[in-house]
Amino acid sequence: MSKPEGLHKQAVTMRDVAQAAGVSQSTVSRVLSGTEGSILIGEETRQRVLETVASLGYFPNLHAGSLRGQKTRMLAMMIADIGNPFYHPMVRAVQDVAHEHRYDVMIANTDHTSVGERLFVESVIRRPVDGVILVPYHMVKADFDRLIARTGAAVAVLGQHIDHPQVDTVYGNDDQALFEAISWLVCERGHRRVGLIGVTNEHSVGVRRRSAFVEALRQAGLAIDPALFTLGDWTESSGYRAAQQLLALPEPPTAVFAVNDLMAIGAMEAIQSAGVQVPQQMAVMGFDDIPQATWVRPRLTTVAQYPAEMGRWLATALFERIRGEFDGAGRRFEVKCRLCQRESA
Amino acid sequence: MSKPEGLHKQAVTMRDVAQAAGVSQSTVSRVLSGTEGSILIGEETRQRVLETVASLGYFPNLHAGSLRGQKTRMLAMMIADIGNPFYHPMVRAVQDVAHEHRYDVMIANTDHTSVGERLFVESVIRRPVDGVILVPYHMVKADFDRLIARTGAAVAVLGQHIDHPQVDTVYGNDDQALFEAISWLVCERGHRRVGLIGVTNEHSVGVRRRSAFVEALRQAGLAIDPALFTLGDWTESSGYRAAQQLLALPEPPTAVFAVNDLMAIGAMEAIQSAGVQVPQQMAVMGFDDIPQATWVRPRLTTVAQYPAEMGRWLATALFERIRGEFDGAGRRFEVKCRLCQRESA
DNA sequence: CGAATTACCGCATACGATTGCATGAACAGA
DNA sequence: TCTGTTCATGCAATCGTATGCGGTAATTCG
Repeated sequence: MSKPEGLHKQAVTMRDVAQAAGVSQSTVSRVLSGTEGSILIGEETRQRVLETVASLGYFPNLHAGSLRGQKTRMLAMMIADIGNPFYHPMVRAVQDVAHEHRYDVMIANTDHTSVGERLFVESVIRRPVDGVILVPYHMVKADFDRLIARTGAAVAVLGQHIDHPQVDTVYGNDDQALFEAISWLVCERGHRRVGLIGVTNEHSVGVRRRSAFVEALRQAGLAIDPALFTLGDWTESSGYRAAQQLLALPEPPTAVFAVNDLMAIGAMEAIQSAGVQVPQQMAVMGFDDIPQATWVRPRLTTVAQYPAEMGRWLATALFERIRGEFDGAGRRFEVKCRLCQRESA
Repeated sequence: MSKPEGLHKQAVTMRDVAQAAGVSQSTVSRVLSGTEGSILIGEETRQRVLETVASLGYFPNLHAGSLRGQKTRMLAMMIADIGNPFYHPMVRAVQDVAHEHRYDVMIANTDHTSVGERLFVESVIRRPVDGVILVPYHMVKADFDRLIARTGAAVAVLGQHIDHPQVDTVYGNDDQALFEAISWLVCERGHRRVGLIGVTNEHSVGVRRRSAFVEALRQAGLAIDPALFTLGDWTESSGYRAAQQLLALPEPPTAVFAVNDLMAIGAMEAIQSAGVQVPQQMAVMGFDDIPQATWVRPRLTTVAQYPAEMGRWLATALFERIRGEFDGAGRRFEVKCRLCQRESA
């Protein structure tokens, strides 16, 4: 208590290197940052400093640079749930690109809640980073403005509904893909009663997918039966419960569409447990095409998104802004979804 | 270029709050850190400061505190591959505990490589954090010493082979569980030829599991056939290839054990593709009990580990050290593995 | 040989927040 | 009225690094 002492004693600082090499601290800094052109350092001195750095095992402290307003060498990523396999290829792609630039990545889960998203933004305000990758479900333009104004970070977003002049966006044509998938289900496959396992309207994506679903049925001239609309929360177990609900109906559907694969897999589990054959008695269709979609039997018919490609694009766009190679208006990049016809529908 | 300007202009600092409230910056600090007892702040002043903080929307800058040697409010986590479902419950548990303490979590993948692990340690030296969670495959005692000496961070490790006085360790009795699982396979199930899908001996865990496997066969009085030992790299596709190798043998095994579920699932895929029935013609067994083990058909017989419990324990132990509630010798916590008999063996 | 460059390098400051110490006011007791 | 005490607040140093500016030695040129 007498000395502050700090939690993190840094063994060797730039000052130590300077002292050991018999130069000033600023010289060490200039040798290491290597700002060529402006200030020159004698070759002899440079060598001596570099040797001292190596022998002492010195590493620069990134906290100091962050405080000075330099680069933080850090990215923050906001996703709904690291447990959902859909995010893995995206997270991996972001981490890999970041790693190539010698950046670290901080990851936070929101569990699809708006309070989770708000906490994330505050956490980035508290600890500014160079770049932010978001998969938002609730944030509105004001939130993006606040984030950018308060941190100065580059921002890249996954989602269809974001439209902000300074953020780059990658999105899939998932509404249209969903529309086509349902149309295929009713027109080609002749299903007249299709159940939906959706999510609450709090999620903008939930609203959009529901509308696309309804529109597809309408265009096919089918009646809309509210009993066929069930709600899940993106998890496997919620899909299981929703399917049980549909099975218990007086007149159950002949096909079920879930707005993500996790719920579709849960639904299939429930349907098979009830002794109902998939797809003969009840077809099942998902969305995302997670790797596990081909692990289940029957293999899941679904709509593929390409999270790895999306993640790579997001991170690359971010670094172009961070490195100052681009600072124009927000760019948009569409990744086309694709129907994967497999065995479950 | 004329002004340094910095990359991250901080909109509102403590100085701004102080100015707006008509007090000194240190007073604002004292109001916010709320060091009760030692220093008193007048109630009137305190209220005025708090109101100003709220109206300006001020948040403290964590980089500054980190530099001063205060808490960084950040954890670093090193895992092999975020794409492996085994890690998800663990990562989620760590994130959840961290979130309760208002901490952020940085996550890095090593892909089981030693260079990846070394880079992670260096990255933590560069940007010290309060706590580090490791799932190492290569690190030795000297690396832990270096990490602790250079950062002063609390360290918690998952794995059986770590023994360091200052790090807390959680481990499963996986060698023994594996031994029992194989014994069950050969004694109860009567398999005389069991193939192994293992990993290279570079991974300490690979060595251990291989030994346990061999020992089980030996005690059952079975001959050791080197042709039955194949190598994978923990991924599904490598399991697929390894199984193809076993199938191509003049005398293929009647059972296959993979040292993780991902490879077991890949193996099952290959076996079924070859038209061989699981488990009638060839049994398959995995290790980990990832959620997806029950998604495949037949459901995978495997040995369960409890990554969520492990993650929770690791993070909790870490915070006990960070908060100074514990600073004794390294603690050890064993999580018992359990054989999950399902349909594939 | 003296002056003007040029090439190197150090000093001092700033980033934002914490904290030991000093200072000032108010107040009580003598 | 003077001194001592308590309470509330301000001043300034500090963490590690980057950088504008000023200073010194070496070199060149007239």
